[in-house]
Amino acid sequence: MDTNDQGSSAAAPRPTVQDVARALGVSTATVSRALSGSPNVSTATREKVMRGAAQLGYQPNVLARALRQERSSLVGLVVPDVRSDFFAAASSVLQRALEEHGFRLILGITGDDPDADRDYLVTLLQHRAEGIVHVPCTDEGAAPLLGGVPTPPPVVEFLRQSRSNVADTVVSNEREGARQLAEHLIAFGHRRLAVLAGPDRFSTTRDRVGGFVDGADAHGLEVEVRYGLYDHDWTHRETLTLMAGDAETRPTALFAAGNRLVSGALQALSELGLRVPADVSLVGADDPDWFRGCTPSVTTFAAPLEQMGLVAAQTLLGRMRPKGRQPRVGPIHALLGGQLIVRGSSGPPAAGA
Amino acid sequence: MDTNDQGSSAAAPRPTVQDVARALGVSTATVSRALSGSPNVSTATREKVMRGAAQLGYQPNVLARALRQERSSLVGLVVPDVRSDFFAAASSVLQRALEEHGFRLILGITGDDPDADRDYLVTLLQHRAEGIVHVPCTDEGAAPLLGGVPTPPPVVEFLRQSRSNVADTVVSNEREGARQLAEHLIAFGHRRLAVLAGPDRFSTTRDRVGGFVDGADAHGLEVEVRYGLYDHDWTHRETLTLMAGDAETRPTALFAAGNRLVSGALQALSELGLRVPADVSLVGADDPDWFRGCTPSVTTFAAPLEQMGLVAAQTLLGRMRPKGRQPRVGPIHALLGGQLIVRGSSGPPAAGA
DNA sequence: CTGTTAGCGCATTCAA
DNA sequence: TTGAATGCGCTAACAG
Repeated sequence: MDTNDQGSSAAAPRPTVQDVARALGVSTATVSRALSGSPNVSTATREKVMRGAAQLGYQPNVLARALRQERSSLVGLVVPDVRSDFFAAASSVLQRALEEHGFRLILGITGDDPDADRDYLVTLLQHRAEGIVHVPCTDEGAAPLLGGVPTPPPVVEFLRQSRSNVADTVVSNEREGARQLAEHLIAFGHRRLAVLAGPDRFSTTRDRVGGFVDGADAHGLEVEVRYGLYDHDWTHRETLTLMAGDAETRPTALFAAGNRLVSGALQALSELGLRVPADVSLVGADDPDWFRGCTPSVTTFAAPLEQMGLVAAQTLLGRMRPKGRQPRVGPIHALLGGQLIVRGSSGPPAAGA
Repeated sequence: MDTNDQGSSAAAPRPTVQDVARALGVSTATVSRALSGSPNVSTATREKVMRGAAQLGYQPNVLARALRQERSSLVGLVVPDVRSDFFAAASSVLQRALEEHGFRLILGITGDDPDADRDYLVTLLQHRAEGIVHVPCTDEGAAPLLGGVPTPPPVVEFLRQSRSNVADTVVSNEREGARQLAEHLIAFGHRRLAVLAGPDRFSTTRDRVGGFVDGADAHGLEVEVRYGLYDHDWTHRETLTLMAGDAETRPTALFAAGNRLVSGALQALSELGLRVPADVSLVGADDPDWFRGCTPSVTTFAAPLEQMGLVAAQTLLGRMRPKGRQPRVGPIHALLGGQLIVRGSSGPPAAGA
């Protein structure tokens, strides 16, 4: 039917500025100028070059350009996992914002593995990325690695923050959000509270748990906390054991501190025959669409992800393209407030409890 | 507290092979050889170079290397939207597979906008990407663009396929899956079926709708089809109108042909006071974790995303690194079967209907 | 307005 | 085993 010229064909080399120049009888400099929109070219020449380039299927080699200009126009994005709405939403906003300024994103997915994290940061250095958006998965963050390199690119820590106070950070106020969730539950009359959370090596985990415990503490209440993974199956199993007790002693309200945890908890509660919120209230974190589709819909605390993506982009752009003579300002820490969204999954405890 | 040296500092240049060479009193060639693990270097020299490089915080400039070697080690991934589990799951598998072979991913999110799609493909050409994984959002795919360029990189169409038969494709058998869903519902006794689907310019949409209609057709049944968007809110609204009729005429079973559609439909059904599956059965597509957490859990047809990612990676690798003298084989079309997963959201229709 | 030249950082000939 | 020299494709000086 048709020829598939992919792969191992005769390898006709891609045309270069030289080819274009030769074909049109002009110099490479003229071609370069015409293509990059320099004002120092006559309109006639410019059009001729444009046409000639298109004719030959010329595409500038941005590697060569970057090498010459010492600007790669690449921004690195290092995240644990694009499968989570929490990260996915933010990365798409980030991408849009940075592309408007001519940067391309190069993606690294670490799976929260510190080694992978390190590898990606190294790769980004090697690609001469001009900036890095980093969701750290250790308390050190990128600092130890970047410390040894002259003129490292600016880093914005996003969503989570490391403990090394060198990078700019853009995070949401998860602590306050979790406190509000606790208040919300306690106002309904709940007294036996529990939290299911991810690994406590992440700042978000610590903030969520800490805020929730604070909120309970203000009312003299204890909270049962279980750390584990940001994973549906882990939460599923953990909820089964947590709620196995009888109605007089088991928690009457549950905080699943992440959206993957919510789905796991919901599955377990359903299997245990416990009704939400009649038998147990459930509150979550983040706000994927399906929180509204669930029966009951899920009460949660939502960070302003879009806005955070924008702020992160702005912060990074400010470092990458300093306008005027900026007096080299210290780390910027943006803490954005989120929103408590009350839905059907939270309510008063059963009378018997 | 600490100095933030990010951004506009004195701009100490990053060390190059020359710097390393000079510092150690050897030639650049030796440094290059030592760092790239050439066998033609004495062990002593190699170690000396390694240490010296580390000392200076040297990181190879992969742009220069790529320029010289004419191998960028970049693979482009062009997807509509990383927020969907459908795409996110696949991209993380893809990434793992390609990285094992030394490729890095450069990401483009198109939002299903044909212009953005084109822009990314151009960018990838300019970055001399060695291969492209493309989720096309038009029937033409990448063919018209790549046609004008000498030695274009190999392209694998992923998840969806365009109508131009030049690229390799890796897709799941959505048509068969949808047919099975129809059979499943009809076996329960449903006779009034409806489909909510995304835009019909995507092959997946057409396959899902087509397969479902085929399945119904085999039993002499009509299906009400509504095309729209892969979007929670659209489905929410559409379901409200679709199910507004009385119990004798409205559909008794609904196929929401995408996971974002399922959450919208669930929300609407809940608001209408319709119980699933007692009043209406709902089946979906894809299989995000939360399908198991919902009450009721969602019956669906799931594509083997992980496997598809692997196959796509293999296919692309075969084109990028042809082993031996491969006789330039024509387009490969991989069609992978998925799995019908029966859960709680489907059941027999109410007696009255 | 256009052409000539040089060099970004690296890997690779070819000689020694 | 090592060094000197060349060029990947491009843009930025500097001339004309």
